Amino acid sequence: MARLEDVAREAGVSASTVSRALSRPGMVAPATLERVRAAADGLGFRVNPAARALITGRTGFFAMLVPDLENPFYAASIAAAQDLAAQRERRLLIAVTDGSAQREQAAVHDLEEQVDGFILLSPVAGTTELKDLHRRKPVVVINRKVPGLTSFTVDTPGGLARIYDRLVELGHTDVAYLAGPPGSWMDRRRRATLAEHAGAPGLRVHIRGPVPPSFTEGARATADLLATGCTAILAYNSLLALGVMFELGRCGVRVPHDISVAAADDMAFAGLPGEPITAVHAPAPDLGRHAVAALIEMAGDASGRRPAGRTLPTTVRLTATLAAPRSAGQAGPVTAGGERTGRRDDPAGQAVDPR
Amino acid sequence: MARLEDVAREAGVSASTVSRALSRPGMVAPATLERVRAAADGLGFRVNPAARALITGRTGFFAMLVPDLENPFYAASIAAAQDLAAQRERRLLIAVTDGSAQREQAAVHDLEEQVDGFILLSPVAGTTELKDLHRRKPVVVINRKVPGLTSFTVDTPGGLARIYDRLVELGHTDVAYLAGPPGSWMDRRRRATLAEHAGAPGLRVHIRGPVPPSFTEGARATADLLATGCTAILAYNSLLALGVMFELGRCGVRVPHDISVAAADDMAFAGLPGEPITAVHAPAPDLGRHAVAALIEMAGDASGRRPAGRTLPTTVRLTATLAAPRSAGQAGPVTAGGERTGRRDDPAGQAVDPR
DNA sequence: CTGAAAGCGCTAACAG
DNA sequence: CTGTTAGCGCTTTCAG
Repeated sequence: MARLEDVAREAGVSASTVSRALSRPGMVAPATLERVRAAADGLGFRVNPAARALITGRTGFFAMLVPDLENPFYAASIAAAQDLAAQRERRLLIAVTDGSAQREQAAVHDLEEQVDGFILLSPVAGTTELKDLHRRKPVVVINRKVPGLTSFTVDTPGGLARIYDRLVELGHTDVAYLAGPPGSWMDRRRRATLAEHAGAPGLRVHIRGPVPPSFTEGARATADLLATGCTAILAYNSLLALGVMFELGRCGVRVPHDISVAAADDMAFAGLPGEPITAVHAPAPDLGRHAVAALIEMAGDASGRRPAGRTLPTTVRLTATLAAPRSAGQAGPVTAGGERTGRRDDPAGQAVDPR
Repeated sequence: MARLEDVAREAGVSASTVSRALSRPGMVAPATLERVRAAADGLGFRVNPAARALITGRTGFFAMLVPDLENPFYAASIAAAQDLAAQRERRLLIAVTDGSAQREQAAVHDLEEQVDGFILLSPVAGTTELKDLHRRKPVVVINRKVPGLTSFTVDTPGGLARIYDRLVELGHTDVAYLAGPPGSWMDRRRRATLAEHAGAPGLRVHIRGPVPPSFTEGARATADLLATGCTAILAYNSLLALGVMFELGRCGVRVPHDISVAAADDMAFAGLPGEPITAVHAPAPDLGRHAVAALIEMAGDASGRRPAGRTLPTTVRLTATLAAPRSAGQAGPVTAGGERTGRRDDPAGQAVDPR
């Protein structure tokens, strides 16, 4: 393996010049730069990351902790994050936590020495632990707001409210909500949104779950949801909704004729045949990219300045998978609505309070 | 951050002794060992991985390249691999390739300096490139046999053959196969298995696809599959099969009354309500563990000896999602069968020819 | 069994 | 703009 000094000899300069040419091209004369580059290419030189890390104290790795790889929302965030990281010459270390506080903590502990920062997706650790970690390494949080940390979230509650309003408008009186991951910050927010609306006249909200947000659990919970006597089902996320719809199909219950279905993010719905499913669209790839960009900024800036987080706007697609309940006498699907932006009374994409 | 020397001072020994105590406890007197450990714990000492890597040339990282995170087969392999790696004090660097040769190559190139070896899941690179890579770093392949490399595969073709036989037995004459990832070694093997059976009297096999093995693609391909006039559908994997069943349910086609469905691995089926789905069960977590174990063995052994690969046996569960075709006059589901082991004429778990 | 000494390959002052 | 110098924190001979 060629070393810096080999390149230096080949290019007729010193090792420091090669180092500078390769990592800070602006600090070197253009002619020298070219000679160094030619020599490096010729020898197939690649820096030894360990040697660099030893002296700089930075490894070029970020740890990204996710509850679950199969969840398309997370998978999309990861993929986008990894792309941006690769562009900026950083690498992402993915660790799966299964949504368990213990595994999350273990992963943080294991990785702490090896990374320049953490991206935490839907972390379950306490606020105190998270802030504590941030004192040691830069931390960015996705899908949860943690005061004092840079957080990127999506305005799903705003979108959910839109769907909820639509259901009321259509005449539904019994809506079931299938709750997501136990202990999840996002699920609490979604439930809170529903609770706010439960005051509407003659409206009942039946909460079932919580369950891990997977296709299988959606299918398994379906019988329970139907047993509530509801005419519409809202699911914590699209994976659960898909599982519900799968089971409904298997049991011969038709959507939307017999029941309306909607979900809080549409990651699993893209490209499905038939009528598009009513859902709140969340820009998962953007979350991943924002997090990486913020982490790079923090890790580069020794001053401890912390970039502001954001709540990204969601988009609601109201479609014919929502219809009036059969009992309301308005048979047949409703005409598909257009796209609308998330929460109405709250400017989308507003910055998180950077306390 | 405490350094080796701090621990040494605290324990009243030299830095070399601390180093030995921590990485080769057998080389140190028990009393010393204990004192060193106490001191290290007390100071919260953690080795600097960069410094260690600089001198040993080993980073403790393995790269694991996967086509897709959402695929439950891969997700299960990854999770199990990561668990074993963590136990053995190794870390796994997951990189997503999307099944693209270009991204795969880029990932290998990017990671080569940073890892002690590669685990390649369903790689698409040519045999020559793979062997070439193996000359530089230890390589273990999952889900594809590459002559000259340690490969771990599952005997899915054997299981598929069982399902196929069963379909013939039930009187099916038109079977559709939904092919998996374009260019995939596994898909070629599965098709070959079907081709061998297509000779059966009066039997037609309709191949559709290839498509990326996702739920969505399964749903989208369903109309095409039905258009073949088949009475049974086999899918490359369970994600596709699930998508097919979803769409069948949506369109009011009943399984198995109207059509039989089976898949080549059952990762996505576990725990689903209703009749268990006929599928070939593949031990995905074992693949991940085997790969990590083999890689650790290779990376530790400088002699260049290469552990043997294996083909893990599959299990077929024949259930009532397979029934006689309606045209055969045998209405109603068939009694569920028991579990049977994969390929019959081939001892399961046989070693790969270690050429 | 333990200590002293010599770097691993690179970057970051510091002069020039 | 470039070369010289001095390590980063650890492991590993080599003696004792």
